[in-house]
Amino acid sequence: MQVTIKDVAREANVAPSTVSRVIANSPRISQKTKERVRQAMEELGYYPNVHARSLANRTTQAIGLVMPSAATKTLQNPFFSEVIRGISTKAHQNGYSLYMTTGVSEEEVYEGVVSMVQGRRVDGVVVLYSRTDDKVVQFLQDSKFPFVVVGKPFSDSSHVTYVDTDNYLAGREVTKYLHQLGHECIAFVGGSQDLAVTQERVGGYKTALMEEGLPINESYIVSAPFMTTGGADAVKRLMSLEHPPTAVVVSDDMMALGVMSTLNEMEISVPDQMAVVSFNNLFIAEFSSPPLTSVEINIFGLGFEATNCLIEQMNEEATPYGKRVIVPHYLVVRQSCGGTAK
Amino acid sequence: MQVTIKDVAREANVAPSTVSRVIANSPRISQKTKERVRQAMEELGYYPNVHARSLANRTTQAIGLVMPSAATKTLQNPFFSEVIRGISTKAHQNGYSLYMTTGVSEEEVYEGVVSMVQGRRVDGVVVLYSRTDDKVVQFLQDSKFPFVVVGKPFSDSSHVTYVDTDNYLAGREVTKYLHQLGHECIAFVGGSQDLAVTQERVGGYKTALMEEGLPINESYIVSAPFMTTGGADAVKRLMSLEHPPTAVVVSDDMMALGVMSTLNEMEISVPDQMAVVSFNNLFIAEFSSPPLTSVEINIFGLGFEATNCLIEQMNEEATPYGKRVIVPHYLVVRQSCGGTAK
DNA sequence: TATTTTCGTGCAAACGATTGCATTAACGAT
DNA sequence: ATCGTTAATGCAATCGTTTGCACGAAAATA
Repeated sequence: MQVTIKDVAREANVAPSTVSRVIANSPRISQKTKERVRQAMEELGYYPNVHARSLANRTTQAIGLVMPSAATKTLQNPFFSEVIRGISTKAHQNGYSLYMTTGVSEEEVYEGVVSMVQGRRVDGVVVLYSRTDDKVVQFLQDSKFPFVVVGKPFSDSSHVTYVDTDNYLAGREVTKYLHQLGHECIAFVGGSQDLAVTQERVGGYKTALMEEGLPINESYIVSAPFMTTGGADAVKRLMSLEHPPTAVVVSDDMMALGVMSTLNEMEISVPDQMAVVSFNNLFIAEFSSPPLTSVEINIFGLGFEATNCLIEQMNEEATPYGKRVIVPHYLVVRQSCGGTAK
Repeated sequence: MQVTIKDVAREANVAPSTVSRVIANSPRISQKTKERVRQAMEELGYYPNVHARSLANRTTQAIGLVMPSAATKTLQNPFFSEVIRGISTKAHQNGYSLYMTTGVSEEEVYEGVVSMVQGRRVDGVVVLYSRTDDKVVQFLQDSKFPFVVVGKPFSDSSHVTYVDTDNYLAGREVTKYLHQLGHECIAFVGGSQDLAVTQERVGGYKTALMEEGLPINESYIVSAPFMTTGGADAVKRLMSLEHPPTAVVVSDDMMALGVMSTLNEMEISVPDQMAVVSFNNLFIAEFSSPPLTSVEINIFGLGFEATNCLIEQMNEEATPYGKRVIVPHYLVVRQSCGGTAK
């Protein structure tokens, strides 16, 4: 049997309410009593039942995580481990723990979110992806439940709090970087087009081309669902063009690996015949051959900041408008683009 | 305000207890009433409060996850995403959700586990790592709380349920495989020595050498904490030996990437001058250059099976002895060991 | 028709905390 | 000696469910 607050009360010769106040460290309890009670708790090995507490309290000290559906292999991207590490670090610091449901289909994850919100299982939610036209975000917004999204939400983004990288800027920067290295024919290989991040990065890419006075060649822009083909199709398509590019911006390290692997098969050497730059600076970027030049976006920080915002939001009564946090990024130059700037 | 069971009861003109029985789909309630109640629930948008339910029920429908401390970068290994995907799939199928605490230090994760167990926040726990002499496993065992570990627990493993790969066998097999390819000087590069998995794999490696009549050369066996050096030291050490190996068994794909990257820097070509084989068959194995020959250990399956065992264990009153599940593995031949067997 | 079963539902007591309000004792101040 | 004040603690209601037991009505049996 579990040892309850009553047991402690009896042991310490006080009322349960007193024990409760000792737990909350209320100033209304004398020091002497506090010590007596604490000792009793210690002796009996008392731990408060979280459900009783949540029920009385109307608070759970838990944060819900919404992940993309388990079916999509997106989850295999180390991005998620890292962002979760950030979330859980901040959460832990503030005494929150993490709670996750998943589902195979999109509908299932939606149902999971609804029941964890309505069932009051968590105090707030962080949404780990952003897709166009998402029911989950809509729901959270409608129910006025505290939440923040990692990445840029599409709909009504002015009213939702989110933390993101300036992907547009980053896209612009890497493209310019390639131009500075002397490349004129620069392609873009991205993931699914309905991810905000892809759109932003490609947007920055195009802007940079324009700003640098380079033509925008639509056949240089390909997108491929990474996990199925590994970007192999994309590369083959690009290389079969009349004027193949000499450099490529890849929207994700994982995909860049696939791209380089395909190039390798085709005996196109990186960086000599093809420069590759990508984003996220996952730890594998360091260990690929050649090591990847990639944009460090501080994934851990994204998670950490998001949680920070969420906690703020949960503590304030009125959350008026969405807050927007941009986590800074910077380019980490390794070897996939060749030497230093010309 | 939340809509409670009483609201539904009032709306449907029944007692709260009846509503409760409808939720549980008790056969004692007539079909007609059930429908009336269900409609009321629908109309009011009722969702049961999980804490009230857990409190009355003494059950939480949640499974706790114990991860290595967040400080160690171990977490970045895609292994975890994948095993969690397996866990969460099975969990979801059975109506369980996932709950995780983390901590920076080992002591913190221990405290997290204790309070989630004693606080009755979860019905069972899956432990995602196994280290020598671990307090967490000891605690769970002492409190007779349902748990299963992924990987082989050290202490008293006959009494704890675990699911694992036959790492010993796998280590043996890959070593023999290399020998079959004609290699006589085979090295082993592993991660931290106090991980069960490292010990097992190296054990299999040694056995294979013996069985094949090859000498065991202790200087061929190096272990390196991956995340700091990426195995670079290990490679350099090996290559500076009087008789450097011609093949190497690496205990993890991540590390193999680091090894290959270092070899690449040293202009030692894989597989021509050095064959590399590793374990886990992470998706990056497919996209490295050259693609890695690796042992597929079905990480998803490990998580899935573990959860399966856990659920079994939670449903039975008496869990007598530890159960042991071995998930099968097989070698996936790619290019890091050169052509096919001689 | 009387008596026993069966069926469907309601009552009220848990589950283990929190918290507003009441109570008591001690202590100065008048 | 009496009367506020304050400090420390206890009482009891509450949070939203579940569930054992009781109860009445209908159906089955004699």
